[in-house]
Amino acid sequence: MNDMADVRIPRTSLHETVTEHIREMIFSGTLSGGDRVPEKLLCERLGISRTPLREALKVLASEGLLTLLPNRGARVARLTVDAVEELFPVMGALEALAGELACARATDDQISEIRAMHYQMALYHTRGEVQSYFELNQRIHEAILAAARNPTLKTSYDALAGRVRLARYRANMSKARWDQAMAEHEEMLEALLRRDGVRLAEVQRRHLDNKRATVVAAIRAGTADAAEGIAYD
Amino acid sequence: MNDMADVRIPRTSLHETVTEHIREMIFSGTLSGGDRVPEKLLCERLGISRTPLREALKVLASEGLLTLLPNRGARVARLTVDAVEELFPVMGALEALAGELACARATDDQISEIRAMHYQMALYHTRGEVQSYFELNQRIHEAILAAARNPTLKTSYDALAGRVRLARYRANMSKARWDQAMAEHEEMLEALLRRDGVRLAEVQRRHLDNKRATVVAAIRAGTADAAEGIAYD
DNA sequence: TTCTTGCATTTTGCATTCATTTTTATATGA
DNA sequence: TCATATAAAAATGAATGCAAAATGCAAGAA
Repeated sequence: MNDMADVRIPRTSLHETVTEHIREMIFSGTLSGGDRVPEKLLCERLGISRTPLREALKVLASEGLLTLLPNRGARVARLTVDAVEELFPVMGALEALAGELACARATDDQISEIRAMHYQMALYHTRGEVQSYFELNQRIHEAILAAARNPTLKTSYDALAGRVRLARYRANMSKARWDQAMAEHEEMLEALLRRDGVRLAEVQRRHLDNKRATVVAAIRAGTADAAEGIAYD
Repeated sequence: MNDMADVRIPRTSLHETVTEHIREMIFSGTLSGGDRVPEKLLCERLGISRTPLREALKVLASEGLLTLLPNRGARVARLTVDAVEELFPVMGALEALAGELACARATDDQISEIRAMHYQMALYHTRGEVQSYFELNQRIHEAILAAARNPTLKTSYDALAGRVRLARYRANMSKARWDQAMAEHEEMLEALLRRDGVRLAEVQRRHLDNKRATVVAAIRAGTADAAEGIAYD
């Protein structure tokens, strides 16, 4: 009865916990690249049997985070330039919709909060504090998505955004690109304050397209092997 | 380096086959409603053990086709009116993007084929042949998605469309609505022939929004229990 | 050397088994 | 009669076992 090592999380099934855990391992880079995902090793590390682990692998594969090769196990999916070129237009369409819905449905408080975050982010921009900038940038996009009040939209978007995170590109964009991104955010805030959904949607699409270019450049520059890697899979 | 053609023998794992099989059972209505999915029964019927079945259930749940209740098994997800209201705007955004991309990237042959299907569909419309109309309607939407040449977009769209199929609404739209849908298709073809992506996107969004209204009405009218059902789950 | 080829080891796919929880049936008392 | 408690049955969650496939390695041939 008194099992001290009972670390189970109540009311969630093990496979779900494991799914989340491995997802985090992928995002954090503990698992990366096109590394194999050895079942036995992970089982020992997580202290579970293979059954729930394998269930988790199937789910992650259906999300596009892993690639399953029959009888050869799972590999962490690699994000090719081609995949990025496909992903960002879709994400752009979804963010555009989010912007449109947010303009129509956000509460004044939500807009105020986004404005506050924006100015804070602008401050980080002028100070050149990249890390803090990115954090707030992330939070603003999330806030717009939340203001859209469409969980399905959020889920779809998050799935795609998760796949983009596979790139693990260094966020070393040029000063010019950073200034441009900040300018786009100015436009976005302006449109949101006027609740001009059409305009916000347009800016969002443009913003995402520029981000696409940045990510593609980063992949091409930083890890050229990403493109090659998949050729052998 | 021996550069022989990479002709891999296509192999499929059992869990994958099972996933597809159950998916079809859901779409065909063999499994429907919020029905429980008894593992034992399905195992016997498919002649497999519980392990691959359960892997399939996890995947289908992550697609939103099933709902997993810890220790209480899986149920076929029910589509509420609220969910439909969420799904269609997202599908609209994706179809709009598909239209935009199709205008930019479709080959002349692809456009010709879509035009041909359109006229065939128009014929079915005037003749009042509903079933044939729907089939071609489906194929046209698929053709536009294909012409967009973005597999990620198609995958995302299909996932959402799959969830909509859960509604299993009777396609008994009014004559007025049918005429309207046909008129929208006329507009779509026109835009596509002119390769006017902005216009096509706009029509697609409108088209999907009208379809949303139709589906919501069908759910409300036909099976009002769909809305109630989920309240007890 | 470098490339095969056969064999041992490892890993994966699936079935089976064990443990825990939920559900159903039954009994008991107010 | 109804409600509650309790026991039996069923179903689910997770671990283990076993067969098949893949991987690694070493010995031998070109």
